[in-house]
Amino acid sequence: MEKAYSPGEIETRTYQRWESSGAFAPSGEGEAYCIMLPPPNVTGTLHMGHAFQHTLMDTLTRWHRMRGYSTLWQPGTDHAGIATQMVVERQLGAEGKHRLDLGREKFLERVWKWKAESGSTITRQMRRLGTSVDWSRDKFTMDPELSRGVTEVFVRLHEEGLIYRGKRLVNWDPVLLTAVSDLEVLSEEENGSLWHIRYPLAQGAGHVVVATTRPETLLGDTAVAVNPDDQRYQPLLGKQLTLPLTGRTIPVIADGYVDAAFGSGAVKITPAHDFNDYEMGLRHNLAQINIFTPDAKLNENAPERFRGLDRFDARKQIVAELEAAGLIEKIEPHKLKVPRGDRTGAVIEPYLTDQWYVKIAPLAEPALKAVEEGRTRFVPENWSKTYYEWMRNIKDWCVSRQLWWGHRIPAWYDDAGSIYVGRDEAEVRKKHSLAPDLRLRQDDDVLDTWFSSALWPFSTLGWPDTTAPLKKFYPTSVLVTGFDIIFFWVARMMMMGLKFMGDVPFRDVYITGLIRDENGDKMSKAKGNIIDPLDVIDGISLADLLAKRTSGLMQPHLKDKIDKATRKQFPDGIAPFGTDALRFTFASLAGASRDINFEFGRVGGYRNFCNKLWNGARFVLMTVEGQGDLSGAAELSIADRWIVSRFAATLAQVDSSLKEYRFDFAATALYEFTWYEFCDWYLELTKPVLQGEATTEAQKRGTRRTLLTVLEALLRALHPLMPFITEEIWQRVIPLVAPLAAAADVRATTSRTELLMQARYPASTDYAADSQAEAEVSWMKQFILAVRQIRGEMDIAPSRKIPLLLQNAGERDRALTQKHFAYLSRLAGLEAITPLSAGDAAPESATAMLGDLTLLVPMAGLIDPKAEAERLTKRIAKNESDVGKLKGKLGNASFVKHAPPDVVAADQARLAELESQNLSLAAQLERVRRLGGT
RNA sequence: AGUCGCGUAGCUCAGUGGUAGAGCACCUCCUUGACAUGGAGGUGGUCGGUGGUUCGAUCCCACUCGCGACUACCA
Repeated sequence: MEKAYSPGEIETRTYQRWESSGAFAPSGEGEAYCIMLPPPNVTGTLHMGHAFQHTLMDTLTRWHRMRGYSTLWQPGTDHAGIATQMVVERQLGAEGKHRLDLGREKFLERVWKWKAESGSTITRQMRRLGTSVDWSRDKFTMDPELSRGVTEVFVRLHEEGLIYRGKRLVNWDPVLLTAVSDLEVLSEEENGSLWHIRYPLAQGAGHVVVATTRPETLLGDTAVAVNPDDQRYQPLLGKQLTLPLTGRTIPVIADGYVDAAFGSGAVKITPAHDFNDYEMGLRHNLAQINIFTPDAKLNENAPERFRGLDRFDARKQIVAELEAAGLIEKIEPHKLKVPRGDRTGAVIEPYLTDQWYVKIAPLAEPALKAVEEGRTRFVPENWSKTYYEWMRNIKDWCVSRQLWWGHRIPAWYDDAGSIYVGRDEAEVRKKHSLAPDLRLRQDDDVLDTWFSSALWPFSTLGWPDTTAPLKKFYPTSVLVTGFDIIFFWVARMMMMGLKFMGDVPFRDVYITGLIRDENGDKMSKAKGNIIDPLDVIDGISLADLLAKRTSGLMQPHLKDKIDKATRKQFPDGIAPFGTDALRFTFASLAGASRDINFEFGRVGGYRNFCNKLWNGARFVLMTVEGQGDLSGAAELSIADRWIVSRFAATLAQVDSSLKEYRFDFAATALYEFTWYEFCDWYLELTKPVLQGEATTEAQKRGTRRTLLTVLEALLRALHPLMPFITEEIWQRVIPLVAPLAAAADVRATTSRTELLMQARYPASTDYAADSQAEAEVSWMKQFILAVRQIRGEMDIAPSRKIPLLLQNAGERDRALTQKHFAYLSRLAGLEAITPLSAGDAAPESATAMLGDLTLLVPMAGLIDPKAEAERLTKRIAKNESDVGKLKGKLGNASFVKHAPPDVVAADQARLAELESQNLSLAAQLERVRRLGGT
């Protein structure tokens, strides 16, 4: 093995081997375990959020697969209607063409062509992460069989009256020229104005002042509303006003919605261009005057001189004319929330159109109940509140989009305007007994992308057919996703799953946090702080990173700032850390689903961890290889028994952690076992056995076997988190383990498999807990640490072997010292350990205390008395402080009376020990001081 | 306005009703035969503030300050 672990080449080679083996597909007769990959957009590239979530899903998948579950991780991509159409339209734009020039059919051909060529970037990138999805089942939301499911759902919902077509106000994107759902509108606070406009009374003198943020919609006003209790306006109720610039007259009406305290207390009502006004218009039978064209220019309902003006230009002109007419009372600066399309950023216009809607209440109710009853569980639990909140206030879902790329709505119109819904035209004709020569035209619109996403948990498994995978894997086990799509996706899958499968789509929903940069800022192109997970894996030069971050900026003026910040943070670019280090970082930060600030120091730490594991394995292989048959009689040392016992505890911890989705606990348990117990202590403890002249062949064999089998099982235990390095090492280790499989005391329960991912996950119960070994090794560790502390603080060279004297050694201390002399002397760098008898005179020494036992390191030639005096003073001060606290506690009668007896007893024992230690330490300090002449 | 969350070492984060933890950074010593991506030792925190419950609060409760996210509304 090479001296250092280098991930690059190993990772690609290993992944190819995995994928071609077919081992990602479900196998075995075990219980089903299934995760649906949230299908990334075909237009997408892998970002940190994906990498994070995919790591967790892969960990769960590999863990269950190794535990014998029949495991499916279902991959696929989403056609991403708007996003994809925009990509291709932009391409066309660059060629000076528009989709309308091509026509629907040619345009769609173009999109499919694009998809075939560039649509799989993200799935290629996923492979670098080691994702063990079943690629043979890869799906796309517009695959024919999935599209069939979409049509089926639409038709069935329509038959039940749960899908209807209606003319009402929708969120209209005037750039995309399509309706969008409430969720696709993002409202941000922006600076605007509040215009106070005088509407003159139609008869007599006087006027009413209305306050508005959108003066241009004045042209569509059909009333002015005031609060019915507003005394100021009582006399005006029912009176007519002259609507400026139009000459129309409109009534003053009363409605409880109006807040008398806001603005002037009078509101202009534009039913065709505001959601609240629309509702009020319905209540009062007001006319709806649409004043905009689909691209938000004024239409024929506006006075001639305004027609064709863009809404923002119209605003200027209208305000100017009002001002000229003396109708503007004042203009105040005003902050308001401006609704913008999440794709285009265009200001969304409430717009009257015919659209298809899903009647949501009957679907939401069972979905709400399923979570309330615990049939689907949110992890962490508090996200269920967010879910409830939304589900209880949910409104009908506008599912039609005026786009070309997507699932075309299965509805047909005849020339008379009648609507027929069916699976296809033939079915429609048959169902409605339409004359063969009746002309039918299919609806031009497509469905919201999320409509098909909502079916993902069963459409990918073959629905509407009752397939074997559908029966086996639905409901799926867990959905791993971000809180940002609880509404978009999770809730809708719940509704559709319950409706069409009669059961929830997943048992658990694990909600992850967001990956942010190291300052806690959201990663974005404009901030120039995006980190590409592949750059963390493979590394990237500063020049390439700069190019990546500063090219194609929407706001080019940010370039210098980004350039500077990037140079500062990555003066040498990004070093390659490897996939396993990145994955382990994600896992170790995936706790209670809070946002994660991505820190490179952490990745570096786990890169080092990979190297540690690599070198630990190197040691084991060097120790075991070429040592002949290991299956003969073997005797286990205390260290062998100890490491096995610790491994059992670690596995138990990993098991309970992963069951609760506490990836951080699992990662920490394995990290600590691997580094602190296996490498730091166990490997060192094997050296006296393996290199000692007094040890027997059986003892050496016992240790070699333990080294090998624990390492092999440790690789299995780590594999779900760091699949590449473990596979690489395991392939070298397993040939040595295989011959031992028959030996009774061998704990490797691996069946012979080609790949580590097919091996069995080690179970805690396979390994013997050994309290005696734990107690003795724990004593040894304290002993050794105490000596090392003296050595460290006194700067005694590691190569220097020193003598050690024991004072006040009890039976057990003497016995253990003798029994484990080989370990103690090696790990603490001792040449001899000599217990003193009660009367023996001790030389001047540095001291450490281990309970009642005192360790003495003779100072002669080694230790400066002054330094030792300082060290002792520090220890005593620390002890004194603890003694003070304990005395205070135990002196409190209430504490002694009320606290549990074992807590009181423990404190009393601790106090006694500290006081006795301090007595010895104080005496020692006196002697050292005299020696130092101070 | 409503809902949820966060405030613990210089930084990023775990954690617990009974002696405060990790990684990174920092200081000292060490190239010893797995590993300098390393080893040994060490420095560093009145756990945001105030009050309450309790024998005991960093943890539970109330209030408060600061930060964040989401939902709704804002004419």
